[in-house]
Amino acid sequence: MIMKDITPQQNKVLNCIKVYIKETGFPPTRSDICKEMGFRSPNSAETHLRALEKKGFISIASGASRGILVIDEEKGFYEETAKTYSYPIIGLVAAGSPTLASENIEKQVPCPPNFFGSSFDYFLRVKGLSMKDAGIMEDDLIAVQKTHDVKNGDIVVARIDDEVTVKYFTKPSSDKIVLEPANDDFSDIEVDLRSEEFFLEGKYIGLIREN
Amino acid sequence: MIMKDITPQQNKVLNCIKVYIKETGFPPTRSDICKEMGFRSPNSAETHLRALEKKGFISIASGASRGILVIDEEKGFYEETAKTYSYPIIGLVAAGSPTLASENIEKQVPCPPNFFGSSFDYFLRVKGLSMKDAGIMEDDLIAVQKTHDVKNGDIVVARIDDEVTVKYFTKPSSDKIVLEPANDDFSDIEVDLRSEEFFLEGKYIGLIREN
DNA sequence: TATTATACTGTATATATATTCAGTATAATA
DNA sequence: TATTATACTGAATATATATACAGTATAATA
Repeated sequence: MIMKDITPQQNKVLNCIKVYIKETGFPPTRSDICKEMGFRSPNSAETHLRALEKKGFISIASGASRGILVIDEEKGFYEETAKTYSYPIIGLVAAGSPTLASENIEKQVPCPPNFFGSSFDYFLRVKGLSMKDAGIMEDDLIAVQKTHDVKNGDIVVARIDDEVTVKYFTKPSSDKIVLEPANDDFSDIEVDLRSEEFFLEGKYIGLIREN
Repeated sequence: MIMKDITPQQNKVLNCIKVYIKETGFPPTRSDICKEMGFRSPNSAETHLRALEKKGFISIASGASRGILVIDEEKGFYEETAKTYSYPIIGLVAAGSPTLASENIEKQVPCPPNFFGSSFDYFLRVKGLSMKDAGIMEDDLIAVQKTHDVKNGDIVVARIDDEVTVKYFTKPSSDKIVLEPANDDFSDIEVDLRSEEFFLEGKYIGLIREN
């Protein structure tokens, strides 16, 4: 089979499709690819798919949803960065980012990738009781999906300067964000995006409590 | 592990799904299954799928097209790193025992057996907010271990007459048991073992919340 | 006897999804 | 220089699809 040269970006998309299939058992939609790759338009995924089809890396079933078949069966040709089925637990320390750096990883726990419906990237061990009324207690593990796609009312993991926190998210205006606790003993955190550093680590997907 | 007996027809459907995936690279729609099996109604496929899900042979991604994942014991999807079994989810109905009788099984979910440290036997879907302050909210899944080995202060699943409940357990004397909620809006339940029927279904081991 | 699980047909519908169209921008190529 | 491939945003739409609802029928079970 003739395989025309793949571009780095197309390779990323192809790999993202393989990972998605490995994790969920079925191929992604255009929209799923957008989420994984950070695209804003489904047409970005579409054109990549057509390019990959044209070059013989995939075939696309016309009209069918999720009708992507990966042609390349040879292992090792394109590097698989597939995540394992164990997920890291990261301590929610007062300072510092919950990155996947090894010094922050408490341990790895095995878990099915679609355990909470949506895919997720790591577990965060909760400190404090600021989300008590949402049923999130100290030492709970919350499954976090690394994404910037959050809606008002979502529970998010956010970093302000060097402080990491879990709160309800609302964005009342373009340069203001309000982080709301689920506990009357705590106050809202208002972030002025013009003067303060704000980083959205991810979205709360689910919760696990080990007793 | 509970794998209820599959019926011949359900086995045919399961096999047809496996063949479809092998041939096309992605799972079938309800309509595809109809074509393969000769059904005239998509609901025929739907009910078979739900039966297979309930019995733990497949899992179905809600809302997604072609969201069927075959959970195969031999060459299982989750076999790669950790061994995963499927556990039944049982609805916490006001009356009746949370036995593993199939009519009480909501569906089966895959989960590593030592996920909560101790082994457990089933998930119970929580109704009501009587354990709110312990971080146990409505619709949470609690992992339950069938045991009579409980200590004062443990959270237990108990049945009094025909009512199933989740509460803190204390036994102040040999013929008295107190079940204590974690919510000021609810009152303690005192059980006199000389006059009332009391059955300890098991012990609370851990919790899962799907958002 | 009444109830439940199995096994279907048939209709309807909200939404998930593929796919087209109209753009913008950049780099490589002929 | 004009053309083509790559790499995207954003909006619109036809249709593919999951899923609920209303039935019918049979065999097994309590």
